[in-house]
Amino acid sequence: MPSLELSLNDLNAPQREAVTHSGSPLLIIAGAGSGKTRVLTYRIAHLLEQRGVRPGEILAITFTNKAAAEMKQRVEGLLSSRAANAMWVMTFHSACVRILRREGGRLGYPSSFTIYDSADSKRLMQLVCKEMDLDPKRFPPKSFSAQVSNLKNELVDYDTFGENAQTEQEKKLAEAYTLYQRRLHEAGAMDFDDLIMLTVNLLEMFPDVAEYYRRRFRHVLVDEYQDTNHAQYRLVRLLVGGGRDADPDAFPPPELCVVGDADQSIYAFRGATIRNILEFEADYPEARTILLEQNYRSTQNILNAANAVIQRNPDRREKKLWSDQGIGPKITGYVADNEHDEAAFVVGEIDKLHDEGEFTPSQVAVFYRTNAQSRVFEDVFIRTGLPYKIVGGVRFYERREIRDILAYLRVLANPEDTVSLRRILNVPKRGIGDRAEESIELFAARERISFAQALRRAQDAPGIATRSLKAIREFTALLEELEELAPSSTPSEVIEAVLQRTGYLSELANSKDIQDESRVENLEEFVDVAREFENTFSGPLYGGEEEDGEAALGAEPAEGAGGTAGDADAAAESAETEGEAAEPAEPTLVDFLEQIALVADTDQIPDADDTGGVVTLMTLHSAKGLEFPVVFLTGMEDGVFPHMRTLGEKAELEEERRLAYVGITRARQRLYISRSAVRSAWGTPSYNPASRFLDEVPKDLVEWRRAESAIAPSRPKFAAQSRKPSSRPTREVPTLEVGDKVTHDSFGMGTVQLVDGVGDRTKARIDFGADIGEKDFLVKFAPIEKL
DNA sequence: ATATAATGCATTTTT
DNA sequence: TGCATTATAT
Repeated sequence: MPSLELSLNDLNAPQREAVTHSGSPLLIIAGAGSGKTRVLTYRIAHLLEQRGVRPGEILAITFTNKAAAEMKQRVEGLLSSRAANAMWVMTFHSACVRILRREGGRLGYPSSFTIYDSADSKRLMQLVCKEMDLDPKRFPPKSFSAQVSNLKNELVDYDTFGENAQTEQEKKLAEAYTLYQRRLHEAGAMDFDDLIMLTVNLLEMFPDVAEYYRRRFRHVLVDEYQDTNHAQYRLVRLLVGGGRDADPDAFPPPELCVVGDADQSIYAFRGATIRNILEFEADYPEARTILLEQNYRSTQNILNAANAVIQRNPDRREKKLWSDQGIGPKITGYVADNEHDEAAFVVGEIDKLHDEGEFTPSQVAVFYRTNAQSRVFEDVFIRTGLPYKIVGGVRFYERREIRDILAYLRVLANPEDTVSLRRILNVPKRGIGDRAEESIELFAARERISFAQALRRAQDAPGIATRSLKAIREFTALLEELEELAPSSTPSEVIEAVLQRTGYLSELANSKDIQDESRVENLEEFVDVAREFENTFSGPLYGGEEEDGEAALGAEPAEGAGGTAGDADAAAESAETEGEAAEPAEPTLVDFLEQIALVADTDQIPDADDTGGVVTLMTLHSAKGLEFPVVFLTGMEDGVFPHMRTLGEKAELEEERRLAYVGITRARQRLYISRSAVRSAWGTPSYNPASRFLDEVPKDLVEWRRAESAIAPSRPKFAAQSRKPSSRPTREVPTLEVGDKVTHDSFGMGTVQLVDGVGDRTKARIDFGADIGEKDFLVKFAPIEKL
């Protein structure tokens, strides 16, 4: 019998403290590889076994499904009884969906609301902008969509934003936001950001709902707290009864425990606010903070490099990772002439490591800053026959054929889902063109009815062609036919019916485009995914209503009738749920769609050993949370990493540095860092200087296998000369920084205001004083000299 | 209504 | 440079 007391011994002192701390909010600052998941899972196990907490009283929030699954599994492994089912261990979004399915009616949403992913919401925004007759040049729908997303993350509703709108841009955006939100609501749909924002709204508008969840979840744990955005921050506050507005007479507040590492915050561009973790102690004055600095992953050399780099970021809580894994070998550096050469070096090293029996390819990962960089590696890997797997890129559920079928399923589950309905209107081709679609849209607007309703009354639409009308009739008949069979079928049966009866499959089968062959295969896989879902389905994600009914509200939960015996704790969850767990619940289309919307590609990121001798390639962002015995950090060039677009902004450059920190700390034993002197970007070659992050790694930690390129030895102008000899006067290209004084041949003396771009494309803005003003130059060509 | 040419655009992306 | 989306001719 696994005793937790005993297992507390495999924790170090601060870890143990983090596990056993009680009575006030807790912030665990967990450096990379410091056993964060271990601490979280032990803490949960400790709550259950030592502090008498019932599983149903625990809410553990993660950002990814993978993290949630892992946590759940590891908690179960620690427990003597299998009691984890009643816990909510899930992502922010899943938890919100569960709440909203239950309570969304109060906001006017059906409990079977559709979840729009970012592609759907972009599409809807496009429709909205078209409806508003906006010039897509001046008001790009894509940008509007992104801005609305940001506003929602900041919990700014359209009214508030509209009131404060000043510029024309803002006013149009406010209008689009309003209309977009109305369209979503009419379609019974929520986008990803709504899931959080609307849950916050719900808890704020209905104190009884908030209190219900506060009574129910006595323990709230949040993983990766540095990645929370404002909305998620507010959500957590509401769940634990946000400090100041808390009612002092009320029941004691739930206990909050958050885990994170500000140095690993790499998602600010998506709204994550580092301030949430930095200000935790201010937000929760009673809070206790525990620092985990012992790293169980990497050698000391690797950690020293990581520490040195991250130390360059200002205003950081000092934290020094250390390891007892030994110093380890030095980091290997390599400067390639071009990106092919760089890839060849990587392949050569992997082969060598393999031949020497040190590491297998599956223990190796290659990281890069942008997806586009994967191409060269792919080329070279294929040519050399080294098996690889790319993580990321076009995902399964983003493929056109999958999205098409998905749209059918969504319309069947929610006929008012306009975006999906319009997607499939003419897919496969059935002669309903833009003209027909527009006249239906117009008709719907005039009659103030939904698109779906207008479609069914197409004969009343003014100016519609008879030919189109006939096609629409057939289409609605087809939908009705499918609607009829859907409720009594499993998701996989519905998919097959859609594939057959719409003629989608036969269209692909008759096509001679080779791409369509793989489309058919993908659809077959999709059916398999659905079958798999049906077989592993263990009850509705959101509960067949009231898994947590009054039991959690009332004093004592009724003992679960026939539920999980020997586990009274689970009763809170299982008591009222009809036929869950014991009798397998029938998975509905809504369940299936939710799974797909929320649980993207589960097989995206490979587990440590299931890659079967395959090298893993991915962006640095995807690498977060993973570890590999051997890591190649490639493209270490200013302009690539740090990315060009970040060079001007201090905050963004700091985020790039954190990304470098994340990359370095993924490596267990061997770390390679490489750069290329020349890299072709969009056809034209560019000469990039070494990444500043390379300079930030102490010299003695790196052994350079090749320290300089034969092509562009530190001064790009040689390379430029050889290509266009006449265009370059014999003048040094100055290295400029903001504040430098320079002279220009015709404008005279000036001060550098801004430096942007990299290598040959470095631009500088120089202020020559009141008479001349500011001018922009391409440093490479401008006749300027540094003083 | 659809196949083709032309244009424009190009970090990162847990959900 | 290559892709994805839009304008154009049939």
